[in-house]
Amino acid sequence: MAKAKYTTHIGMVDILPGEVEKWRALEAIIHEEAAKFNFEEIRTPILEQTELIVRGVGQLTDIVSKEIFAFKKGDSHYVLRPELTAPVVRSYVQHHLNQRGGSQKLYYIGPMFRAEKPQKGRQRQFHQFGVEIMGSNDPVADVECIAFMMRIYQRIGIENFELKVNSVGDPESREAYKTALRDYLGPNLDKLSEVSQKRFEKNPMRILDSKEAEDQEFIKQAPVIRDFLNEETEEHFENVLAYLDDLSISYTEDPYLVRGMDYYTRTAFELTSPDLGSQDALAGGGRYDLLVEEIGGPSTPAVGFAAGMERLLIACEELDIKLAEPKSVDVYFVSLGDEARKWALTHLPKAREAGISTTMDYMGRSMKAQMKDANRENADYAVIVGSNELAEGKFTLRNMRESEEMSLSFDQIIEKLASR
RNA sequence: GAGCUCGUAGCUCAGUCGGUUAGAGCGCCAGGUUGUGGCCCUGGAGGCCGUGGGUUCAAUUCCCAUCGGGCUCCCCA
Repeated sequence: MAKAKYTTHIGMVDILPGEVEKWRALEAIIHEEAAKFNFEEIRTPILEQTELIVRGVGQLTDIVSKEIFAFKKGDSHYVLRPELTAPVVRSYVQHHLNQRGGSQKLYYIGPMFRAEKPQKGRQRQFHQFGVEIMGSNDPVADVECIAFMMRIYQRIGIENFELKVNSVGDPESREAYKTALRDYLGPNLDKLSEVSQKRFEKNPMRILDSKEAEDQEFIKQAPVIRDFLNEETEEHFENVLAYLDDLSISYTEDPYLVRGMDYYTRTAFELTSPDLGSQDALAGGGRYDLLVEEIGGPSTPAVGFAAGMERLLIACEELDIKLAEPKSVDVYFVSLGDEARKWALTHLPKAREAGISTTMDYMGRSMKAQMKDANRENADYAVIVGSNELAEGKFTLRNMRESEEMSLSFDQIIEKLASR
């Protein structure tokens, strides 16, 4: 075999037959559960305006500052979407979905793009599913969102994970907290890691997320945001936690959980798994009460999450969870000679019309090779057609699992297979 | 973007302390069984040893670069 001249770009992968079945099974579960939760699917373009993502996700985030695929054509600035919250909000505003009344419960599945160095559980094109609940600031919305997320993993059978929850505060609480954090960290600023020092002014909360060894002892004793929440936000958070308890969803309160997008307010959560290696986040999300307005829409509270589908599939692999059955076909038509081959070709459609999946040899091979192919294709039955069968109008139906054969007319075969 | 590591057949991997035709298992094709798969036996196809350059009489083997994978950091799904 010649070496492939053209290959996928780095960090972009083909999903091949054998693998695709798992994806379809996963997607089916997501669609089914979304229907049970009364979420409606939304599909938005792969390309968005660069300005939307910069404003929406945040100029200073890693995603925008170094992970974006962007290009210009004419006067338009295009970006391959790195996440879907900002685009969904854009769509909500553009099409005035608030006018549909009530809160909007939306979900999505699709590819995202980030120009990162790939490693296990991290690709440049990857897939997420997620939910956005627009228009409600009720803690019930936060918790339904989390409940949907947990339900997907529960249905698949992934139970080895940790749900971390925090409140990152509203703007008022957050300013008070940032001041307190700077007061606390300031005296030791020179002892912090380089990255943390850089974040001190603009985004001191991200220091809490640091994994640098030298930062750890300071983080351990840092003030906790919860002590700075104003009454309303504290009450919201208490309700979220209480509802989670009511639903028996176990969680860890992590006062130092901070998330990568600028738009989060109040509730923030993250689902991590020890089965994933260093890229251990299965899913993450939170509330973004200011984003709709930021993008030019009416002041609208909202909450959502996004989950990585590749990571979910990696976890399945680690846990030996089989999402899809091996493929099979109901019946394989084995034909001997031109007459029989023509008969097979013209009778395939009749079987298919009766709801039977069927195929035949396309390479004019020997009977043995055809039987071998039927076996490889995991056929339940083979129908063997030769000159004897054509003359008698009775065909050999072989049960490939039991290795038993009987002689039947074509109609009898269809009847038998269709009524299985 | 930084560090480490790996890159031999479709797949999983041996091997060459630089030296004539580069191996195994699985898979693929064919035959053993001219009308019967899965097991077994026999044979066959398939590799410029990731790519480019350098050192050398000679490179798949050593050196450099590059591309791609894995791990870590950063960050996130």
